[in-house]
Amino acid sequence: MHAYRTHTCGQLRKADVGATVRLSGWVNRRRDHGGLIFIDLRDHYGITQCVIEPDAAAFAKVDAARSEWVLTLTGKVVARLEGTANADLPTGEVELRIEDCVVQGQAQELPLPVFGDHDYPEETRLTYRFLDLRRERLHKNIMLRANIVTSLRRRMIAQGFTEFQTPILTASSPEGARDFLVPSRRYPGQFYALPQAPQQFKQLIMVAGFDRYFQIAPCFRDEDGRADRSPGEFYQLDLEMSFVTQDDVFAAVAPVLAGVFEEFGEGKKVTAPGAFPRIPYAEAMLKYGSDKPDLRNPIEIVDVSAIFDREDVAFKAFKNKTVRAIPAPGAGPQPRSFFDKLNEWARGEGAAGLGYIQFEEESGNIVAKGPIAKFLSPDAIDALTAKAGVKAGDALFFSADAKTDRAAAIAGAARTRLGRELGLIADDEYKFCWIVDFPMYEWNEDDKKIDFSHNPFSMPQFDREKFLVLDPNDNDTILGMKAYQYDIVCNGYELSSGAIRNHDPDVMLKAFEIAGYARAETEEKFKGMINAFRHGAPPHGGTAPGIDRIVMLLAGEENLREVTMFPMTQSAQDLLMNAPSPANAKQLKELHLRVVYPEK
RNA sequence: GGGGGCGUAGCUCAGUUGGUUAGAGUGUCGGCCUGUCACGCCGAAGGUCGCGGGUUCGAGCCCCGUCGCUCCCGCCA
Repeated sequence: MHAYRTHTCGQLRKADVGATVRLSGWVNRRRDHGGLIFIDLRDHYGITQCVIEPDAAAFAKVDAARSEWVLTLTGKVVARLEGTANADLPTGEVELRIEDCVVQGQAQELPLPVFGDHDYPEETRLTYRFLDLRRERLHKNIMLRANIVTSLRRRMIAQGFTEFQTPILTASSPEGARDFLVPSRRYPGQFYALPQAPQQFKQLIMVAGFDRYFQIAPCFRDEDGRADRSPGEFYQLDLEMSFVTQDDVFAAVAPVLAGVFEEFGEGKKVTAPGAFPRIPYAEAMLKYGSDKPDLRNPIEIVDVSAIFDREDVAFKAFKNKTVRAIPAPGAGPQPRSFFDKLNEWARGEGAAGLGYIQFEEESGNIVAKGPIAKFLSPDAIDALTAKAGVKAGDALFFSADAKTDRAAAIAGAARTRLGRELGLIADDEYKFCWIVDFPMYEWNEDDKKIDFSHNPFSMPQFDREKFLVLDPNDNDTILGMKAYQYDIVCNGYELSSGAIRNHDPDVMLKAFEIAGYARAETEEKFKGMINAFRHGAPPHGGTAPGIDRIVMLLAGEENLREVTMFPMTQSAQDLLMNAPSPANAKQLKELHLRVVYPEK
């Protein structure tokens, strides 16, 4: 007989009755009836009830066992007595009558009980991650993650993609997030950087002629965490293709994502791969106040600036501003406190407030109520209801700001909040869309200069010859320029970002020049890639869906830690492994480093 | 870097207007119990109220500072 087990804890059935078997696992639960002890033995596969009576030889050993001890139990499989079967367990019709017990590992009193589905503080969960991972929720999520990754690989390979590895120790690159640096022992004062993404490598792979690349790629960015953004590191399904247009990339990626959501979505409705709506960035910012709209939310924002600028509208606070109206279907009869609460929330978000009008029906006519209704003529009210598509019983909220992007952002946040509070968001659906036509550049107000708005390697949507002779001070043209840059968004989460790349070294140098990088500087920083582009570069493009967020959505979780095996805290510490931690003097000396602590 | 929430027994939590010896459930330990599957019954142990300072006759509670976890803003090509 095997030293540890002949079966798993999820395996035994009625057909096994009479067999002598051996199981190994953890004590999930122990029930002591004095003369009779039940042990629920748990492993990766399931739970089997084991039982022993006082006259058995192994009784003393089993009697000593406590929760989460690791035991190897040997004995005969017996059918449970009439009326004592457990329908909740797949193994519930049988039990193991213990004849021998070997204690493989004892457990101290638990700082985090494995049994039960209580919530525990994050600090405890992270410090004792190995215990938390034994629990059903995390165990299930991590297995889901593994299965999703396997499915993604299978789907990519089936589409003719090949998986390649790229370096982890590489060079720092300008723009983008803060890098993690790794000091070089052999080159004093010089540093490797961990890749923020294998961006340049995958483009080089295209130049090298491999055509369709993918990788489950670790990415490192030294940025602060959020619920949907792990601090430090995350994984992408990184992919790149040669000789493709934007449409070709969409046609390759949408079926992979829609497919994996169909496969693991437990019957939830998924947008068909060919039917992802394509929403231009500008339209998304107007209608949803966000470049990652949750399309399950039916609310659509409209611009009503012109209405508030009319002469028959006397509301001074909204004059000469961008005013966005957020319809709140059914919110008309809400109590005053509902509107006050939202107003207070908006002020907390940095808005001046959140004006509103309630619409009621009085003898067949729509009547506007609320603090600012009286400033609008009946004709202006009609214009508002027509534009926003509101009816009696609805409310309309207003976000106004001299800065259009501020007004849009507050409106977007209000849209999300109203959608939730009014229960308008269907939770049985995965709604995908493409956000396309991102601006190539944006104005950096702090530094009073033009920056790349997203990926500096994207191809501008602009005539090549005209681009090369663009006046770097022609801000109107430059800031109005779009790029072949696109995101995939699902249920309000940015799942993927990609682009058709700029493979033309002249256009690339010019693109960086517009963003304020001297030609020599760009040549130096991207020596490898520009050099490659001068030796025959194919047109290429790709994207990189975030694995962690995909798993989070499919697991129905709202935090990445729930789908990450060994996550860090929000403040980027690993409480289990105790990282980061100080380097010793020898290590520092070898690396030619000295630590200068910040002054307190 | 900034703002909000939380921090009381191993764990989950309660704790009134600042007032006697800080409680409950669960776990742990001991006793009883032969059919439970959140087993049941009896008993016991278990507290730096995150930490430091202050106000007060008196602080878990009020004030200041600080640390940790978390959510958000900044940041995230």
